[in-house]
Amino acid sequence: MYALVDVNSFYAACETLFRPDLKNRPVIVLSNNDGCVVARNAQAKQAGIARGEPFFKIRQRVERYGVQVFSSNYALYADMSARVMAILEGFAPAVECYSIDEAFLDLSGVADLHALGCEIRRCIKRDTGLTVGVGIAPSKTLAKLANHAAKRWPATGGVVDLSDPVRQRRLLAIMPPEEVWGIGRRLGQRIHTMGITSALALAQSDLWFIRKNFNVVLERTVRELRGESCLAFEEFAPVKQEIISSRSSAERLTEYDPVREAVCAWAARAAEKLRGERQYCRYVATFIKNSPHDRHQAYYSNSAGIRLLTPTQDTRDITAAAIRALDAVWKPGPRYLKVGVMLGDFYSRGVAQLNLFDSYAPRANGEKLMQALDAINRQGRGKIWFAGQGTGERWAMKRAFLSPCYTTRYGDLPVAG
DNA sequence: TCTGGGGTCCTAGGACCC
DNA sequence: TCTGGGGTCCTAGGACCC
Repeated sequence: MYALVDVNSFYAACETLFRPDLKNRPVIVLSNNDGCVVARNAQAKQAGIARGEPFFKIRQRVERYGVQVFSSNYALYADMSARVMAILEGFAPAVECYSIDEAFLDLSGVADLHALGCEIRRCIKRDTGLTVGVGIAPSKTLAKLANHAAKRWPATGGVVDLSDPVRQRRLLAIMPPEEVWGIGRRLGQRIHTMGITSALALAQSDLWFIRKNFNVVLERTVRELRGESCLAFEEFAPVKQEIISSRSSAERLTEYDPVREAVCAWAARAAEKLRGERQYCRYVATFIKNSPHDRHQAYYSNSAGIRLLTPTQDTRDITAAAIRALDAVWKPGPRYLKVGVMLGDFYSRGVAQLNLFDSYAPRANGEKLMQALDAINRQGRGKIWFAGQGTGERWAMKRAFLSPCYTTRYGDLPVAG
């Protein structure tokens, strides 16, 4: 039996935690570069603001309804997430942190599932101020659906236990297929055109038919809806297969130098993440693009990859390769908006034997240097950086509505009284 | 003027091999 | 009129998730 616990309007809720003056006011949180809406509280949803809407399109509504706007404050959300996860660890022998605001709990052997769900809710509210929904079911997909129901119908008290097959069927019957986890817009449309209009109808579809007309992924979803657990519980995060660091910039970049600075910055960040995973990579790619929405310019998006002969985790090797890749795709003209670096082809260790033809030979004391660098930057990101990154002024992202880091920076501690 | 970032998995198709 | 069959590896693209 699984529980899915997830925080209601997580980013928006974090922002209001330390702002009691915002009680009952609409609040939204924007994506990086203040691009579009990624989170809304209940009042903002009532004001008709949709998730994913570009900010510039809703400016009028924001003013009319007095919506409080925030830029993404990832330091705050990550810290609040860690607090929620720590509480959940106390409730189950195994917890899978599925995303920043949700986790699956293994509830095997628990007698009173509904009571446990209520207790989880109560404790998280008491210790963090955040409200969670709890969905309980014999498969992850059903637990997701139960969680969805817990949020949608307040009468449930925020906890829905679907261990009873009769209740499963009752909920499935009133849910459209596109509300099911793993079914997005495209699949939802195709499923509807086949005359399947409820999650229950989908669950009762012939498996062979689904596999033939769709794929094995949807077949698994159908099995999960029937209560057959097909998705593994992953207490320990599997090893990453790729790492991407990229960002849009507030200013459009038309010169080579600032683009190169951004490439250096994202290469360094990606290398830092790679070392955090204790991995070495053999593939480094750089991509650059202008805005696909620019009406005065053709869309230009290009990437190039470099394959190294020796796996590395040294920022200097990765930066050098990323710049070589940049030079393969750089052309003057486009007003560049987004620059990024991707790492792939991971190994759990570097190759001890030096390849005769490799220009990226391991450097003397490189590991120790990187360790020192990471140790310094763990005390606060950006304390030490490579000169190639520049100061960041030219490629920084827009964050006009950033809140204080209430819980992670002494200078930003909220004042009481 | 202004539209996010970071991932995963699956499939189709081409290159190549015997 | 009339294509061999079976396999692997790689990449691009599509779909999904939060």
